[in-house]
Amino acid sequence: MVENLMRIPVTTSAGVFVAHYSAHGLARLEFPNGKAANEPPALQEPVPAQIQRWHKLTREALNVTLAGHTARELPPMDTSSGTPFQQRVWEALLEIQSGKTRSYSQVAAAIGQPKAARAVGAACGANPIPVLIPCHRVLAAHNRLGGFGGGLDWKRNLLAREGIVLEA
DNA sequence: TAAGTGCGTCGTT
DNA sequence: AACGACGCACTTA
Repeated sequence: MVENLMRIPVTTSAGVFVAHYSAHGLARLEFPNGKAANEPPALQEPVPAQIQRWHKLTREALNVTLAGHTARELPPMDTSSGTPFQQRVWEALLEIQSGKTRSYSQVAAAIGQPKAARAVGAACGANPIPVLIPCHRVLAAHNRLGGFGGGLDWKRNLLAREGIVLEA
């Protein structure tokens, strides 16, 4: 299913993300590169109308989420890169509302495998569409931060934007 | 509180 | 067989 991915920048209040689209939808979202400017997506190529529509949804959903609110509509997401288990986890993550959190073990229980907390953590780490698939809302037990592929600073930042404060 | 050890558990490589 | 964005039960400062 790995088709040509089209890369398009998304300007947000948190920097410029880069969205990757496959023929089935948003397939990947990269955090702002930090590196000086932004990635140089080939804007020369004409962007198919369908992808333009998806991208508009991505941009809006991303900005709304980053503002600490729940997006009304998400772009279609192509999660075919994941294993069946990972896809089940990502699906469960979509049910965590903005401003709420769950522990890795709670997510594990939610997919019917209460002992798979650690595997859930690995699946979160493999999440190709952070922010929109809110892996940042998954914490370790006792409201501890846990890990984050994009760096813990991002996790703290995203949680703060949703008004979530972690007790020391 | 904080930090460290050990072990059970489970999906992925 | 080895390795983790885990969790729990411990010790030890």
